[in-house]
Amino acid sequence: MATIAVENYLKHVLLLSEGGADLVPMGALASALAVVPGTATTMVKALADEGLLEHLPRQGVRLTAEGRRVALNVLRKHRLVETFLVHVLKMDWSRVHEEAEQLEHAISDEVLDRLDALLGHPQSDPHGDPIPSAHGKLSSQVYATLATCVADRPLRIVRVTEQSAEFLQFAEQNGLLPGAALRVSDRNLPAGLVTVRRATGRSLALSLVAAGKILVEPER
Amino acid sequence: MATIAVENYLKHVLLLSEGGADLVPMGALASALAVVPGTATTMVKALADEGLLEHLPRQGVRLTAEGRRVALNVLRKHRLVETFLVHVLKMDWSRVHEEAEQLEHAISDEVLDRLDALLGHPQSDPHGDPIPSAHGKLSSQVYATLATCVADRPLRIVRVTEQSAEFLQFAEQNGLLPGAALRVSDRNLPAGLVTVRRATGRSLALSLVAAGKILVEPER
DNA sequence: AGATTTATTTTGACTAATCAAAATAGACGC
DNA sequence: GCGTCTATTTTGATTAGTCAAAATAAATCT
Ligand SMILES: [Mn+2]
Ligand SMILES: [Mn+2]
Ligand SMILES: [Mn+2]
Ligand SMILES: [Mn+2]
Repeated sequence: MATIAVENYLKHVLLLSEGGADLVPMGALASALAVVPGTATTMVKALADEGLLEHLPRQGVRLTAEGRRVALNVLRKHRLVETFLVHVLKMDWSRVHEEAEQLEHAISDEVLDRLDALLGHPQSDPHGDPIPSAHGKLSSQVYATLATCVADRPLRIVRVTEQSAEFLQFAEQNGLLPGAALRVSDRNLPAGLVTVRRATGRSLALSLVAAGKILVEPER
Repeated sequence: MATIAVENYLKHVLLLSEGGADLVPMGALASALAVVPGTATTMVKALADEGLLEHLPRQGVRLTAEGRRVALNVLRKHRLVETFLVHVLKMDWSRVHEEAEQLEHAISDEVLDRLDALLGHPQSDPHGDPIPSAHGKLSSQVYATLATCVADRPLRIVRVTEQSAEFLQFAEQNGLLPGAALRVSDRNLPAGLVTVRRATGRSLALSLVAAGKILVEPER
């Protein structure tokens, strides 16, 4: 069985290659895992020996088919656990990530399947992150963000790509949840500011960085 | 935070002292944890340095107040998780022990509390094992077993003290579940055999060893 | 091109947990 | 009381994962 550390390395390689990048640089991987670069190098070489990923020295890493399979299983556990914690145990969506970070390594495939059934086979977690299917399919749909979408059109939030409790609490308090309807009423690039108007009529200003974490699709 | 190994050592010291023994011998601890005796000695000395237990060389170990607190918290997680797996996820009672063995180290105190509330603050798990209270109280009620109780009196099963899937499946198939009504119809000590009659009228023979794992109380 | 900066790798050391096998302390038998 | 047996401890190694700091390769700048 893969250890917790191995599962974390593989999951983070998967997450970091989500943006389409073929090779994940060691620096990005090390900082995602909160280890020093040398540690990541050592570990990655061991994982490459195990056939879980490919290591191109000084360039980066890429999952093998087997490594991807393991990573998707862990990610599926993570996101289904988050969904369970929010929908069944009524935990705050800002705190479930930390919890799932541990539980993703502790639940068996059987519990995974039963949670999936209990929750009605959800396709995304409370943050809108897609849940890999039991067969290893992971939606890679690309969405616009509040920083990049066309202005003055009705939108719906589909995903919030940030895990920090602080940001998620802020988002919740301002109704920036998956499913919420809103539009971009103004975008001031020199100032780095995006103003959105919610369906309720309330207006709210966000930095471009914050706006870039809110993924949206055109309403209707 | 206590590591998984530390939590396991403390939990097993607690379980092994359940039978009233003041000192848990190293051999018993080592075999409960499936490690060689030397490993247990090394670990126990480290735990004693941490103030989690007392080690009387060549005699055994005893939990300190702090060690007991940690152990009870882990045991509470274990048994509430088992209850959740059986009552909510409908898993077979013979397989939840293995699962809980991992999950007991992965869930936070907050999830623990929410599970407890969801399940209606149960006092015992699916095997009848008492669940430590949130304040660290653990029922130490002593029960008779099918090997020791008085014969020909109506009884109710309160607990099955065995975790192996094999035994639990056998017990379930023969209706030997907590809550079941039955009586001892015959006990043949020379042969080492106990015969029980269930409320349904069915009779069943058990070895003394097997019968000793079924705890009962007088019916009504 | 040559110098400088930055990312990555290498080296050496450390911690937690474990095992195998040798040493030892007690208990038990007589 | 002395030898034997058994439980426990000690010693020396091993594995997984990590960090600090030095070495190196590659990219970038002048
Ligand atoms: Mn998460
Ligand atoms: Mn999520
Ligand atoms: Mn159990
Ligand atoms: Mn149990």
